[in-house]
Amino acid sequence: MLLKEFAEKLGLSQTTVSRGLNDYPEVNPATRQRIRDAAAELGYRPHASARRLATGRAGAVGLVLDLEGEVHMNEFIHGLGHDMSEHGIDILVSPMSPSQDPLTVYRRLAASKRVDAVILHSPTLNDATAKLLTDIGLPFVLHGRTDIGAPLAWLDIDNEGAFRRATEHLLDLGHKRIAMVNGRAGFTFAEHRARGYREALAARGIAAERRFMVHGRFTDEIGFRFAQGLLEQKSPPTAFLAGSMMSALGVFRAIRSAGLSLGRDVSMIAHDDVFPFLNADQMVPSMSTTRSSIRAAGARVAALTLQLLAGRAAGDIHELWPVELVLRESTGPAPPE
Amino acid sequence: MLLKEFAEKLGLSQTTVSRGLNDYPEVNPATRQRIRDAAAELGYRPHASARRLATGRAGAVGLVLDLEGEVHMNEFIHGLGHDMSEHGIDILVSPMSPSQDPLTVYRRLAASKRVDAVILHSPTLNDATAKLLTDIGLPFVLHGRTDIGAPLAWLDIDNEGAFRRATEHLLDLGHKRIAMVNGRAGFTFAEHRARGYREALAARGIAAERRFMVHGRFTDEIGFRFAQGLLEQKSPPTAFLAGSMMSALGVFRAIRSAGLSLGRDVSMIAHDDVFPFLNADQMVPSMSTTRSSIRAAGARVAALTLQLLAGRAAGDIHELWPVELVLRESTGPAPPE
DNA sequence: TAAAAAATTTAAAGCGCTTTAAATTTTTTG
DNA sequence: CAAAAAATTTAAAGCGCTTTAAATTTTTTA
Repeated sequence: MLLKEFAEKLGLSQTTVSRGLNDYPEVNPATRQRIRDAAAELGYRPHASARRLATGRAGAVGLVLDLEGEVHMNEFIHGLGHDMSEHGIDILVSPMSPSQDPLTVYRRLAASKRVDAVILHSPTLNDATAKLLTDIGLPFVLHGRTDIGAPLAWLDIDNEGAFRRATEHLLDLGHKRIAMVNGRAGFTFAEHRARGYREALAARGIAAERRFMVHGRFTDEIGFRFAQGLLEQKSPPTAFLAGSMMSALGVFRAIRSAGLSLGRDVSMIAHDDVFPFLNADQMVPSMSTTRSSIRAAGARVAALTLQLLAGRAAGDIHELWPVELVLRESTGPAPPE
Repeated sequence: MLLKEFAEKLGLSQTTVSRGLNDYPEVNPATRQRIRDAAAELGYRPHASARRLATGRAGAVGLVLDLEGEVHMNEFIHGLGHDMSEHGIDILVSPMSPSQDPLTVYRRLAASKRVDAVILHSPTLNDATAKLLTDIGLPFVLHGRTDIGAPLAWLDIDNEGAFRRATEHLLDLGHKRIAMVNGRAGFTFAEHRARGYREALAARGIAAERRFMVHGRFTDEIGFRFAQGLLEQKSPPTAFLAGSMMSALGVFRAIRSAGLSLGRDVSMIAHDDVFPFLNADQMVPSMSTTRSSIRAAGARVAALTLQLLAGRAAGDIHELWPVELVLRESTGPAPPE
């Protein structure tokens, strides 16, 4: 049904009906209620494209998925959902193959005015996309952090603090050789995690060995190969930090296949983004984790994006979330040498 | 930049420019090229909402995510991406919490004309959403199958055949007690899998025991608990079918913690949707699987959706994909009683 | 109770495209 | 080379809303 017909049914002008539905103050409360009720009953909803053309707002935010095989995004998107749908904002997802140029995708989104803002994730330390968006003036909220010398809206978790604390805890348990499965090099979160790890070691006078860190995607396989390789060496690590539960599964597998016991011979702390299909608490042995819900982050990013669209200055929007260290059975004292 | 300004720059009317960009035949080829070049150079793209209003097409397809914690969707969405972006069709994702009513979401999408079609996934045997979409005339392509007594477009994998073959193979290896971690009851794929499993057993005169099947989400935890419970019983299963690699990880864990060896004491065949972060081939022992790439399915569903939008009859669109049975180390002869 | 003020409603313009109908230019035909 | 036909371009209408500016109705004031 179109506004014209709907308004005629109500015996009102299109103007009043439109205003009634859009919270204009000059509509008589009784009239507004009548309009609301009728809209609900007849299922009238304004034609989205017409509304968008008239208002000049796209009523949508973009999410460009430029990393393949990213288990995390699913949870993040679910986090975004509630607030966005509540405010009638669509989520436009643009999956990209790694061969495509993300900048082109963003330029198109901006040129055709398909989104009012975008949500950017997994930035690098000096992120080209963030720079582009700033240049072309497309508002965005960053999940993560980057330094491009301009104020921008972001929400991040304290990756550095999390990995510093995790490393410190392992050191406290007497571990001296601690290996780490990190994320892909260059990405801010991975660099921050590396920094936390290195600083914790340095504070105890331990040099970070090159062989003890691997960078890559968070797959079971990379965790397995890295850990397996190290456990075969002369002085193997007695503890592992895993960047995600996926990597942790691989490391765990390598520990077992080396005939070692997790939590006794080798310790591990994994970063847990809280996936519903992989529960650190239910594993055997249960997994010690640095924990931060990526879904909760998504939910908050949605709220911040709405604030940004409502006019809040990007430079005012910063949130750094602390990360919990949850100790379970996978961590124990370092075995005697 | 708007069409008006862009057309003026070219010294052409808005009509000709619009036609030039939209492949109208009456535009002089030389003119068309000039328009194309200028658009690329100046980055002109038509205002999406204006275009949509004028054409009456939304230029978008909807994807309502009504299952939480669905690892599969991520891959599926990446599959959709290529063809959709190639054709300038947006993917509109509506994550839903389980408390919401999916029908309301679909009704709204339809009423506000925000999408030209939707992609439906994980239908039940007699799916209410498919019925609604048929009733309100919103075109859709189903990933999976349902029977609502109306022709509809679908792409599905041969779940029944896959699980029949997997079960038969285990029977051939001498297994008599085969347990199965199935998906949530009521969903077509899970019912089809159960049927394939039961029929294979029945064909050998083996009664399907109730205790040998569990229905639920594909989490590590459910697989673990189910397998652990069974392995403690008097006559435990000697083989498992796992509905996903996630469930398989849980079953695997239970097998190990029972002190058993996968591939020798207990066999397993898992269904592999081909996640990039969990590789059946790289596991130790490597996992025998029924394999079908969910990303490939997504890619094909995108193509079919475009065909549907181009006017192909829904009733003509059916694809049933065979599923590979890939035998690796996790399957072996049944141990002697 | 008439005039002024406030509240409410409406007509019409405009958002930026596409597309119909008309105009113009170019090519072909006799 | 003029007329007819074909090719190409253009002016203007319209897509379904929102919103400005104007009109009408209701309430308040004197």
